[in-house]
Amino acid sequence: MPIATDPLSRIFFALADPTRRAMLERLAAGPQTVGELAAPFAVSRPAISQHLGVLEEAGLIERTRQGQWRSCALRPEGLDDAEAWVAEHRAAWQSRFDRLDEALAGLTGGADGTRRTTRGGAADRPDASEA
Amino acid sequence: MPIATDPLSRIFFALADPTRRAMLERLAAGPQTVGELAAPFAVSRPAISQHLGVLEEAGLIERTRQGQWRSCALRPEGLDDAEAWVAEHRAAWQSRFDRLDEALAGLTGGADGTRRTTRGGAADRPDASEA
DNA sequence: GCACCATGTAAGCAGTTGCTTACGCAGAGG
DNA sequence: CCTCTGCGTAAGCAACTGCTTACATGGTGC
Repeated sequence: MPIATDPLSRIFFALADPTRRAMLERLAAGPQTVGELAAPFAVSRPAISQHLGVLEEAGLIERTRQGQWRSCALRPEGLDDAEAWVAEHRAAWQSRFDRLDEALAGLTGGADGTRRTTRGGAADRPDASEA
Repeated sequence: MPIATDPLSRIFFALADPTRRAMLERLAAGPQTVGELAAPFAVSRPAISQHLGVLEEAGLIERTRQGQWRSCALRPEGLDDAEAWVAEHRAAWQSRFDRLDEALAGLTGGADGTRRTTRGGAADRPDASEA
């Protein structure tokens, strides 16, 4: 992941870490200071700061000064792009396989409802001729 | 991201790369060989192989031998965990802010529909007392 | 002004990624 | 048997991550 990638990559990258996801889940209960947020994790404060930087650059949280403390709050719309991508593609893939299942059921006359049973044998010379 | 993390992290990590997402999108049109899959990308075949390895370890695709060729196909259920996590948390965050908006609207009597306008001033000493 | 608190930043290190080129291995076909 | 094709693996390199330990910055309170 090059340093500056597209927004979607930044979001997925931010989510691809258990610590960062746990921080997001804790923030779901309400805004917290960095210290409160760091408490349950067995890493140093700078590490937390860096994780927060990743989350902030991904647009998933925002940090605001509050006097001596720094409040971290979720930015719910930050997940919009990720959810849109995942939902869209999962639906598309699913419908594709559903259609394939129908086609297979129609061809073989079988009532097999299981998905992806013998798909590998669709062609002895893969030419994408099945789409 | 340590080498072996949890499934969710692997999925998000696999999605956190434009090339890998593009490969998934191309595969949505139907199974393809590695060569076909590599064609539109300006990287070498080994690089494609490695990307496919990441996608396969994340459970997003599966590779099957087909004689001389190797067919790559989507594994739609591979996105299930990711979609569940994103949808669940986005919904939770959103509802949280909706409730907060209601509370703010009720307190100030304003009909302001905009979200997160002056949240930073909720407390001069952040104690998570607003939830 | 000065100590003290909560955080961010800088520097440095081990481990990982992502790309490359070179090579190995299996199947197709003469 | 030999060659060609398709693809994976190995080795090597630049860049990045994630963590650490100092240190700097800015607000609180005496």
